[in-house]
Amino acid sequence: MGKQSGNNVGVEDEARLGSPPLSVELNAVIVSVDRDMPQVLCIGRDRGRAGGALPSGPLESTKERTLELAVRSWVREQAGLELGYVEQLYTFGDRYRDSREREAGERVISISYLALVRQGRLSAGTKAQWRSWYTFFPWEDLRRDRPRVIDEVVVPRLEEWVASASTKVLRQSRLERAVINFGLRGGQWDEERVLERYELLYELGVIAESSEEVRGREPGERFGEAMTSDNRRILATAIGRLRGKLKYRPVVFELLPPSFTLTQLQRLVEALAGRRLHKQNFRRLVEKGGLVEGTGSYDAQTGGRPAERFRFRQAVLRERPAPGLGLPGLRSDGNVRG
Amino acid sequence: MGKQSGNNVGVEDEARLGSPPLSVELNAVIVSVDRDMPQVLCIGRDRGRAGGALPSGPLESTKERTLELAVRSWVREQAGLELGYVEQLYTFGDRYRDSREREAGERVISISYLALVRQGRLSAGTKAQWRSWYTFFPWEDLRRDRPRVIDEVVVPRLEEWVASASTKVLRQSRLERAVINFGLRGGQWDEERVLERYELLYELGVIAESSEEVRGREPGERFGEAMTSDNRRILATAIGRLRGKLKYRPVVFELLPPSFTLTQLQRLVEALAGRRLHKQNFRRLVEKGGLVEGTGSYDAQTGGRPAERFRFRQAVLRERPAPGLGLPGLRSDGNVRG
DNA sequence: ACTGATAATGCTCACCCTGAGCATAAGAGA
DNA sequence: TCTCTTATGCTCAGGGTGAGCATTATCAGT
Repeated sequence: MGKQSGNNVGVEDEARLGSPPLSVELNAVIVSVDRDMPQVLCIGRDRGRAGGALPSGPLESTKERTLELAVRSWVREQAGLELGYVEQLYTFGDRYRDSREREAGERVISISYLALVRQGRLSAGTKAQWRSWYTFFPWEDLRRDRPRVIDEVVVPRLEEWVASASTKVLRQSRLERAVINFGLRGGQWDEERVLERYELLYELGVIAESSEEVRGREPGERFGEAMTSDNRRILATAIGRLRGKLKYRPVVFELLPPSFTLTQLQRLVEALAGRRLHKQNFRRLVEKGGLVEGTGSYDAQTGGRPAERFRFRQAVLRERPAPGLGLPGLRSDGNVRG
Repeated sequence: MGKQSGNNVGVEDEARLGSPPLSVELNAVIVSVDRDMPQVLCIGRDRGRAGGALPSGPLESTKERTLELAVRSWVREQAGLELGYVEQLYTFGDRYRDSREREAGERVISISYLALVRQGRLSAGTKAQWRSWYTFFPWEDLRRDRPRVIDEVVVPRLEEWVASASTKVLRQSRLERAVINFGLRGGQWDEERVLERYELLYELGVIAESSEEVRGREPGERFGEAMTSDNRRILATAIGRLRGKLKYRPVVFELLPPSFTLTQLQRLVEALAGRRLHKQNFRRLVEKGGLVEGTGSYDAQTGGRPAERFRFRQAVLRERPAPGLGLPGLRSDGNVRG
């Protein structure tokens, strides 16, 4: 883990060949949950203060047949983790996204993956460690109180930013972004808009793009820790994607043991979504939705009435088109003549 | 359009350098709709019988700042098209997905984009042409009658495949796939599962992976036309993605003129989704959903009562988290104490 | 054993959305 | 005017959702 070179040709060679140096790497946002906190596997490149980096590996074209297998393979080898759910997240290829481009003129393309793992045991000797994703995005955790930074810093700054627009049209569009992303003026908070919020905060100038850039600037605990190059952006993308996915695919179960109580399930979903849910309705949703079935055994360690243990109901995949946590949609109609 | 070389170093050079030859290209599924048919921009590499190929271009690391801008740029230059909506689709990088790997040992990674364009005029001199996407996926168009090939060929083959499973477990899992993807045994037809259906048909041996592979084999009109390398798979991915997106983002409007009748809108959605919708309910959905607003002008060319022209209502973006065509979801609750 | 505290689980109710279909309106053409 | 065709209006039943009250089952003390 932490190996940074992809399949690249040296700068000198490229210069001679005439085509610009290009390097392709794979990286992964590996998510787990521990004690109600969503954890992301990070490698502390500089073990000191400097924030985290996502694990990344070269694209070994000589080995695995598919990119996903390649990801599974190097994560297994380097961290001793057997990934559960894996999906391709996005391919990042903006110019200068990686400091190596400025330094060595080498453009780096990263094909990023999102992966879920149940257990968090890392093989000994790895420099990798689990970190709560809210370390990097404190404003995304609305489970307890609404994080102070939102109302104390972000909202005032947003208002200021909106008001300072030079034209009416610009002001309107800024207001729109503020409303959509941070729920200003009674707007909804859409927990999926992690990346958009991150980008807006960056535009506001309250956070830095990368930890390389932080040097000396006020990073401020309130705005969370920075990450290497554009890794924080990648993480934001992953969080948003996962939060969205929860709603239409039963991916949460990849993070739970085979049997669990409904409260455990709920706490997990809440941890990922960053907000609380109505308990009785959540129960109804997953039970009536056919997502889980009782096992008949009970967990007495609840502090109250014992809770039944449930298991994921595989059969749901065969019954509903998009099982996750409810959704109507574009329904068909048999009425061919309109 | 049709340029196939990405940023690669020659085979000889690579061999010397020791790292395997790798080429990165961008390609795009460019969608438009014409006379109730979703159209995809194709380039007929061999202008003869051999099926289509998606437009692709090299990743010019020297030019545009982002990958998306690069896509817009080469499409503009080479086909004279100004893309509207553009999103990254997926990065395809399986080994041997491209014939160039077998031939020249050069692994090709394709970063694919999905793009929508309103008008279909191509600049003169392009070898590109618009082709209905149902040319390649005839079984995906359920708007009129259910395509015969499904009940006459696919379903029997599926039944056979399920029955011929060697173990009970295998049979069960095959049945599950058949039910989920092709609606066997009264299962639902989920229009988003385009890729899964394509892959299942491939496993059944009724379609070939690429047009290179077709040579001599029975291609069969019923199973549609093949495409170059894995381009048909890329197209399948795009169709599925777009069909899904319709439901939660107002992307359809990218394909319509500024004002349109509700019937035009509905025909368009039906064309993309591959199935018919209930007219009155569709109207209710888009009107009550705040997606459109009347303009007060009317279109008398309907063959019946004139239809009011509507326009897309931008403001909806600010009101609903995921405007598209309806969707509840994971709702919050204020009740912090559960 | 009784008491509170703490959770889990059960159940109700109003409201909205959705699927389906009947009914009416407004043009075109015979 | 009659008929055909498409647009638009409206109703109704059923299910899903948001909210909250009520009951049950354990535990820690007394």
